[in-house]
Amino acid sequence: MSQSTSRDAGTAKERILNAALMRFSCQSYDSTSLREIASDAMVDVSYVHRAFGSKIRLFQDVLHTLVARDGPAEILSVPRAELPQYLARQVVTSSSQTGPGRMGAFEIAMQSSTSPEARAAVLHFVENDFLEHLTRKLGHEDSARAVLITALLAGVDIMRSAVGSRSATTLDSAWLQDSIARMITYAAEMPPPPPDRTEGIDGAAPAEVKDSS
Amino acid sequence: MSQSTSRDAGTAKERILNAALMRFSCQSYDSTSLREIASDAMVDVSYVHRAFGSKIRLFQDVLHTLVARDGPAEILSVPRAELPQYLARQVVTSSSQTGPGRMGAFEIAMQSSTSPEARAAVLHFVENDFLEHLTRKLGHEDSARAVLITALLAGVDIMRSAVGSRSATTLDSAWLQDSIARMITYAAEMPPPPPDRTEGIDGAAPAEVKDSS
DNA sequence: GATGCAAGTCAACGCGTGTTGATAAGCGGG
DNA sequence: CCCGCTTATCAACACGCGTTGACTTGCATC
Repeated sequence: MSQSTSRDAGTAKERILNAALMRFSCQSYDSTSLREIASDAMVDVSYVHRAFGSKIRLFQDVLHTLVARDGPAEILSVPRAELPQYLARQVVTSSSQTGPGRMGAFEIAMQSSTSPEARAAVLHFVENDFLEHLTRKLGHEDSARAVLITALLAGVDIMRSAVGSRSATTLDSAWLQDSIARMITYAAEMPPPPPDRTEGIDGAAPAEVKDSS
Repeated sequence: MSQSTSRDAGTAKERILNAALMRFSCQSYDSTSLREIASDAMVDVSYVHRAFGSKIRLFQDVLHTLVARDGPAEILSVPRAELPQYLARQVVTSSSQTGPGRMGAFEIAMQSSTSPEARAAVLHFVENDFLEHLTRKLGHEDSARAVLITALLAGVDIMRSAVGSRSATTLDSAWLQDSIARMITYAAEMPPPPPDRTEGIDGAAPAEVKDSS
């Protein structure tokens, strides 16, 4: 006999990486301790640190491992017409089961989206590993509508997984998936934004905002 | 004269509450320390704890203060037809300025959505103080489409405020606001979900959410 | 003036965290 | 036999956290 329940399967580094993947996919970076991960992988705390350099580097490794495994390949291989249904199915099914489904990296990024130390890694993933591929897949010049879609996916994931809202988790899965797919389609067909104007949210107020109320 | 720059304005408890409001609206519960808040309010760490009982109770007080101030009143007073534009404007402008705009409580809840200690409070707010009012305002029997809208708002907030994605923050504000409003309208007009056998059809809300302690 | 009570501060405790130095076990090659 | 390497463990450090007890200040009341 060689492998059982993935607790004592493979080498220690693999077990650690797997345990970290599990933890980070349902807890935030902040609230996940190396001792938790070490306990899951049945190794000492110091080794999980020694083997990966630091906690943040372990987090980055997990993220980057998942991206390399099923990241751009899958999202690029699905036909454009089926993309909304595909994305909707991923986000609905992933946040409904214990282990990380597909969308694993996306879930992990969302769980740790408010953890300051993990912010850089999360930001890099969202920008370079998700938004960019999604924008390309949509065939758009700009990432504006990909942002809308990503925001919707992020919100659904947060609502169901992090907040754990009963109203969100007890929804009929098929209806939810279909509704999200429709919204994605609707967002993808949204008229494009005005081309130029680097407009941001930094300190300087634009001072030109419609305020009617 | 009594108030200057809000650092030393009002009584100590007010300053603490205000400082906590600022911090919690742009940081997570976990990564916000009482010492930070105390420093902002220019009081000792022990007093911010003494004056509010505990950290989580301070968080709850902040949330509940914001709800009482501009919570259901505003979302209920806006005409139903203008609701999409209203919500879109709130979430776009709120995450675009330093201090908490309107939607303050919503932002705070999202920032701490993945903090385990604040989970109960966040869940309570989302379910009982946001989803319920939104569902009523939409005139729906079920909260399904309100969940979709809330997820979209949550995702936009997370993307811009927590993740800080450049692609999201540099979008044209007017276009973003209009696009979100359209998606909200689209979600609100979505066909309703199939009636769930585990859910009461009567107007009575579930209203059963575990509270802290 | 003495008393009581709220407002506020100081130092410190206990705890959990990520991290590190010293050290031992397994093992392949000179 | 001994060396050198990776793998892994133990104990402990330094730090920041929420929290608490003892204490001081201010102010009103008797």
